[in-house]
Amino acid sequence: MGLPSSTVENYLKAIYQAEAAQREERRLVSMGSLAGALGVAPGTATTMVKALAESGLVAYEPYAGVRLTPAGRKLAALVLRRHRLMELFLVKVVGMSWAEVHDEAERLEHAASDRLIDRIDAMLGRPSTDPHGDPIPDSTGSMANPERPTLVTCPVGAPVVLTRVIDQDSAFLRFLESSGLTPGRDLRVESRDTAADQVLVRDRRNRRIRIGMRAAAKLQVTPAERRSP
Amino acid sequence: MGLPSSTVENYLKAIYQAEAAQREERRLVSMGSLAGALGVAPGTATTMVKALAESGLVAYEPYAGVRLTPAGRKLAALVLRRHRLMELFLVKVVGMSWAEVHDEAERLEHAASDRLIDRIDAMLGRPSTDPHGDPIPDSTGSMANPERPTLVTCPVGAPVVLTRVIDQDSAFLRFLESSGLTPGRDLRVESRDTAADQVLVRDRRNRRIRIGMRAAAKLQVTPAERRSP
DNA sequence: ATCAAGATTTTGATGACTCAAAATATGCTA
DNA sequence: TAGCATATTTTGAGTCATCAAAATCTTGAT
Repeated sequence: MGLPSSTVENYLKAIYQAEAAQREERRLVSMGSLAGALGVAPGTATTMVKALAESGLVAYEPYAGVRLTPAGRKLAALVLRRHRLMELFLVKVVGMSWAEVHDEAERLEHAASDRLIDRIDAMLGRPSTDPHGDPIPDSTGSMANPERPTLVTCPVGAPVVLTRVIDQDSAFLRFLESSGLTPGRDLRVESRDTAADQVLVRDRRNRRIRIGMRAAAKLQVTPAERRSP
Repeated sequence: MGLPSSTVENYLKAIYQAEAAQREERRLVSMGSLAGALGVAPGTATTMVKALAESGLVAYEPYAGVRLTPAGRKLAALVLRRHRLMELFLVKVVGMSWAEVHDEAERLEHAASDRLIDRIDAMLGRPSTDPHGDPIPDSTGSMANPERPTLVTCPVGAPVVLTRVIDQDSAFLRFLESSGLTPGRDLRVESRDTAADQVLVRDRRNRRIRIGMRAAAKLQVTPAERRSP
C-alpha cells in the first residue's frame, strides 16, 4: 500500500511509546490506554488496530491488546526520529523554547520529507538525543534506550546529571525550565520524604529545589562523571 | 467552522493563483482550470467550491466560475505567506536547493503554526520575496504585486535584472539554475526570433544563453539600476 | 463456580473528500 | 437559430476516520 497516513503514524507511535512505558516486556498494549493516548473513542481504536493488523504492522489479539510487529516497530521508530530531530531543530536552529516545540513537531513530523529530515540531522551533527534527553533513532530505526535511575531512585547525596525528562506537557516543562531543571544540569538529591511527597534537590550553586515524587520520577539522571584526581 | 483543512487551504490558494494568472481582473476562475490545477475531477471541484461558498470564502456562479471573497482572499494570502516564507527558510537556513523546496513547502505550509512562521519571518529579516522572486504577503494578508516586463517584453539591448520566475516545476528550475538564470542575475536580451521561437540572452560575463519564448515569458525582469555617472 | 463491574467489540451513522459516468447547460458555428 | 462540441453539474458510490451506544466478553470477588 502507499505511504502510511499520519493517522497510521500516530497509532504506531502511540503503541510504541505505550510499549516502552510498560517496564514489563511482552505485555500487550490495551485498547483502553491506546484510545486514551490518542484521544479517540475505544471503538475507534479497535477498528483502526484491526486495519493495522491487516497491513502487518501490528499483532492484534482481541480482548487482549496489541503489539508492534518488526515492520510496525521500525515505522514507529522512524516517526519518533522525525519528531525528535524536528524538536531539536526547532530549539537549536529556530530558537523556539523547549516547552513549545512538542506540539509543533507533532504536526511537522508528518509533513517533512526524508530529505529534509536528513538535512536537519546533518546540520545538527547527527545528534543522539533531543531537547528532552530522549534518544533519537537512527535512519534504520534502531535506538539506544538505556535504563536509568531517576531522582526517586538514585542514591541520596550522590552527584548526578539530569539526563532525560519523561513528559512532554508544556506546563510541566515550563516549570522545569523556570526551576533550572533542564537536561545537562548537575544535581544532587539532598533528601526524600515519602510521607510528605517531597524530594529536595540541590543544584550546582547549592540552591534548593523542591519537587513532588511524581515529578521526580519523571526526571532521569546519570551518575556525574568524577573528575580524575 | 474550526480551522480550515489543508484541502480548503489548497483550493483557496489555487483560486488565488488562478485569479492572479489572469491578467484580466473581474474574470471568474473556471471549474475546469481549478480542477486541473488541483489534480481532481471536475465534479470534485464543483462540490468543494459549493462548500467554500457556504462558508463565505468564495463567490460561486454556476456554470460561470468562482471568485474569492475578501475573507477567502485573506486566507489564501496567508497560505501563500506560509508557503513562501517556508521556501525561503528551506533555502537560506536549511540549505536545500531552489528546485526542491516547492514540494516540501507545499506540505509544511499546512503544518506550521503561526508562531513558527513568525519566528522564521523574523530570522529571515522580514523578507519581501521568496527564492523565486515571488512577493511574500505580510501577516495581514496584503501583498505588493507589481506588473513587470519579461524577457519577451523588455527592450532588446537594455540591461535588466532577473527578478522573478513564474513556474515551480522542478525540472525547469534545475535548468534555470544550471544556465545561471536565477533571481538577481544581470542580463541583457540580445535578440528575439519569434519564428525560430528563440530568445538570445547575454549574462554579465557576456555568455550566450538561448531559451524558447515560452520559457522566456516566465522570467520577469526589472530595468537595471544605472550607476550614476 | 457465578455474577457483576469493567473493558472491548460491534453496529449504525456521520462528515470530509474523492471518482466515474450520466445528465445538463452554454456558446460557438454554420 | 439550430445543433453540436465542450464545460459543468449531478448522481451514486466508495474510502478513511471518527462517534455513540448497544452487545459481548473477561475477570476478580464472593
